Amino acid sequence: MPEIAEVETVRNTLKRQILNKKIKDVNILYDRIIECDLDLFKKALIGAKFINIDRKGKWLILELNNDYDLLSHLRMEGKFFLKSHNDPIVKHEHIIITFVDNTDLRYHDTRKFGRMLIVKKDTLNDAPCLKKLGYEPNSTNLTADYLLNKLKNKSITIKTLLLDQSIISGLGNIYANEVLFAAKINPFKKGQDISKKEAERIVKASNEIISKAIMMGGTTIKSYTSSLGVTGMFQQELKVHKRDKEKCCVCGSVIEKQKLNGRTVYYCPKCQK
DNA sequence: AGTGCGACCCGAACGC
DNA sequence: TGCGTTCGGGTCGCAC
Repeated sequence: MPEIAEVETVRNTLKRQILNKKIKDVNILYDRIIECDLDLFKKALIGAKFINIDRKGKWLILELNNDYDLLSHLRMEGKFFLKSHNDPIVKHEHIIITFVDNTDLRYHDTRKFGRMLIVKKDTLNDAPCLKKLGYEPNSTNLTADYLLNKLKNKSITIKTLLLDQSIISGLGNIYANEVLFAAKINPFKKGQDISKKEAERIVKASNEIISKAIMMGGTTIKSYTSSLGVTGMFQQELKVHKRDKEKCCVCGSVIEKQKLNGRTVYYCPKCQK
């Protein structure tokens, strides 16, 4: 389940593998992944080359050497694999981009939740999916005052607010749980009740946790392996996520698991009062 | 406007 | 064992 750290790992891995190779063909085996016009998708890619890969929040921005960029969101289980065009197509490979050297960039997505679209370079910053993103967890723009301003008058819980990409872009369920544990804040606390001191702790914790997770290549839980065999090592660093019924590493209390707005929240009832 | 929830998917885990 | 059911994950769009 890729979060920002995993997406960053995929970005770095793909940059080493697919830049400056001319695209020969594009095959769309499951078209609901593609959010834009299918003809535009193929037209923009065929004959072009990727010249850089950027990232905003959890979106990958694959820049082409023409007027277009390819945006890709892996959602939970999207992965890219580089294979020979002669390799058999396996289950869950949905988009095949073939280069002139007969290698394929294959998009694999068990859940089919991922999304891709082509946007014009000159309107990239107006793309709705990018425009609404808040600051990133390790951005210096993410300050306690910025956060407090976003949380004021919010009656929903801080846990739910941390998942809102328009406030902080890139935190998913795993890191939201970890950030609140590190900041010693109860996940059920309302946004409007967060103090400046608490906001400072959230900013500090998200910065530290995400920086470390990126350094370690992300978290691997369940089926997720980032592209091309690079496996994240951050999982062992998780203090509360998926650790219900285990003892808190700080105080020894039993970690609890609950449902909150349809999402699973893990927390230490003693450390996070 | 703010909030909550179902829908999108399918494999794994669970219950009987 | 084998079946059916539930769960989880990020985001959007709809309903209130």
